[in-house]
Amino acid sequence: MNKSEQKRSIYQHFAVVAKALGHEYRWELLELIAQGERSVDSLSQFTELAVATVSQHLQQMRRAGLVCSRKKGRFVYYSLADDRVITLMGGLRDVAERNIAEVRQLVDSFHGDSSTLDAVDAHELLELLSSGSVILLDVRPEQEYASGHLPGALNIPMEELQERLREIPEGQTIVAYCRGPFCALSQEAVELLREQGLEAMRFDSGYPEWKASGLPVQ
Amino acid sequence: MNKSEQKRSIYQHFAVVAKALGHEYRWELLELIAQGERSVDSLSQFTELAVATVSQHLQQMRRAGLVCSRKKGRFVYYSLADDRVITLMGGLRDVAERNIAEVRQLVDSFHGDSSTLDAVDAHELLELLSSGSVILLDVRPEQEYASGHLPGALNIPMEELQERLREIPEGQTIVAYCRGPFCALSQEAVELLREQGLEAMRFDSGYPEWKASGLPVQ
DNA sequence: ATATCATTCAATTATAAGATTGATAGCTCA
DNA sequence: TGAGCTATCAATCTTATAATTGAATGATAT
Repeated sequence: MNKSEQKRSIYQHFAVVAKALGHEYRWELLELIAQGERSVDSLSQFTELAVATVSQHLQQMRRAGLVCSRKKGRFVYYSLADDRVITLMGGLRDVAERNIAEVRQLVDSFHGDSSTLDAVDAHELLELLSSGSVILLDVRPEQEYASGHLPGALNIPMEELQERLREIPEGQTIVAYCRGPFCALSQEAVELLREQGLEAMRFDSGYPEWKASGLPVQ
Repeated sequence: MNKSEQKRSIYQHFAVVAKALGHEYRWELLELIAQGERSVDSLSQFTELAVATVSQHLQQMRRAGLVCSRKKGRFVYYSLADDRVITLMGGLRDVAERNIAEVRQLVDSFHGDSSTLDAVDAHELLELLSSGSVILLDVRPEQEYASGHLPGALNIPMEELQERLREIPEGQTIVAYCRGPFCALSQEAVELLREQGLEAMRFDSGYPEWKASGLPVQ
């Protein structure tokens, strides 16, 4: 095999990785897997896709080095191969948002007019936390919180937030976070909290991005 | 459109960007475009692909926000939309190399046993340059050098290197660079220079990566 | 104006990827 | 051991993407 063929073969393999990110369902699956390892069945339920379909998508991502799997009892648990995958997804998102006007609009309208302004990035959140002036609220399901969360975060799943409002210490601004930039949970939380007259804003990404950027987790 | 549909639509668009990186030909085209803007015709000649094929691939990449085009006379010149695209490609390469054993092997055998050891990264190169102890050699075609190169680099295209050896100042180690990590030129150059008894090594990436990481160019 | 040339478009055929279904493998627990 | 379950495989149909060809566009130069 000469240099030119070798190069083509290498690029072919890179293309395999890119193709693995070339389907919307796989982005949704990755968003969930990034919270912690999950079984095929659980992913199938969450995404409302057929088990066989999910299994095939997962295998394609495994071949591409995006996820890895581990068998435990009757279940196969998939997890991210590497935190670099989160970084890669972020890079892709960045290119899409910056270079395609349509995507910018979609993302803007997803985040809504008001809450975009009040989203804090990791740097700002770190400052707020060190000043001790905010409550950090994790609104993901309990299981996802359990498999890893931001240090000092209080967990109240979005579904239970309405009933458990009194568990939140009063008098401090609340910063809510969830699975990532396109998970609607933290946004819903902010809306609910504001309706209650509380001061609230959302973290502009989520647990996976926090972890991938090397910040400490619990 | 509700949140869930919006999210799916956003992920769909991200998938479009990923798909655009999901073909080996497009990686080859990007490697060339990353050196500076190029016409469809010139890209077609270099890659030995039909003009219409190249045109279609380019359009797909334009839709994905990877490249942009500009008409000048009878020619359409394509260039990178953004240096972030280089970063993105690097991230993809990283995931592929780290998580797929087969790719690691391919990349290793591409770079050859000996020259891998003597490849320097951007950081090392910067140190070498500031110590003034090395000659920096750009072995890309003249036109690519002209549209941008590392500061202080001497340009001798690989094709002419054999005949123009005497233009290289003697007594110093030579660091050769080219289009990027999978361009064979700098490696060929190192082999040729070593056969001549000169001390030579290669830069482990290329001009586009240097530029994308924010380092100065001429 | 018209000939020329680079590029794109449009239509066709070939190839590859996705979804669905039913069957199979492998693990648990009775 | 065998019923019951999870996940994967295999086969099929459907859909999407690629390459090729020839025609069309649009700018340039005579």
